[in-house]
Amino acid sequence: MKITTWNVNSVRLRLPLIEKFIAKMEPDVLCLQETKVVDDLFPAEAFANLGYTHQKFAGMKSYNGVAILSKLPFSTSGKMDWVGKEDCRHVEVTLDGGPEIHNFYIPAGGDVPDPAENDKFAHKLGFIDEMTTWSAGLKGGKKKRIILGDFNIAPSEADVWSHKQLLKVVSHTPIEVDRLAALAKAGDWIDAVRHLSSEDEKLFSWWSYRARDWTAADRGRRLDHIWVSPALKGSLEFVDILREARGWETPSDHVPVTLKLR
DNA sequence: ATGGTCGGTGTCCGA
Repeated sequence: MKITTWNVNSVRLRLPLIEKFIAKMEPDVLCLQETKVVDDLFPAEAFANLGYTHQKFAGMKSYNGVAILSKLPFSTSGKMDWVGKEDCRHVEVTLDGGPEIHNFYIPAGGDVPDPAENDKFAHKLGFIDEMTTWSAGLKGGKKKRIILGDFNIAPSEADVWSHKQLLKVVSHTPIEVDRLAALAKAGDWIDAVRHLSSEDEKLFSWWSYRARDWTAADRGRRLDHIWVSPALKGSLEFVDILREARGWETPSDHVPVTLKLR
């Protein structure tokens, strides 16, 4: 089974690129973030025509929005609100006879890495803390689970182009990195992408739009993640971060990250 | 140290 996470930054604008990606990678399950569309206007038919007939999405006007589009059937699905906000940052499905999949869009957190000064940063930390409590409640189970999405945090030095220059930049500050580590620990989550790569290999899934040439200095960060429960550790086969998608015409600033499981 | 660019149904805000 191949499962992909991709922050597409508008599902309607990006539809041709998503089709291009599907033709190339043929994922069984496609998890999108920042769809930026209400459910009534979600391009459900376009995905159904591509074979993704099993769908769960939750969107709002202008901001956020997540979707799970699957070729494999699921009979259980849902969505949860986090930190008391109905802002469409999570959907979940349980594939028939397969894993439970949770698709997250963690808040970006604004510019100032201080929760006392910046409500958006406080929201980000609160969101992760709530995920941590939730994960701790799942612990001990032998269930096959996947959590993935745009976590908006690049945890390790190998996940950023310059550890030193990003220490005070939201996405790589020690406070966020520590919270994310606490989340991983509470749920026994395994970072599948890092597990299948070497610890010090530079891996990026996002490059800012604010650069004349995103390839020039390769100033990327790994913000998009796929984590699995211990029950799936032995099933991890390979991972693909489709860097070339950042160079496609009218790209998202994120590229798709795909995991293959046996 | 600064400012740079996207997308939305927008004339700013969030990323």
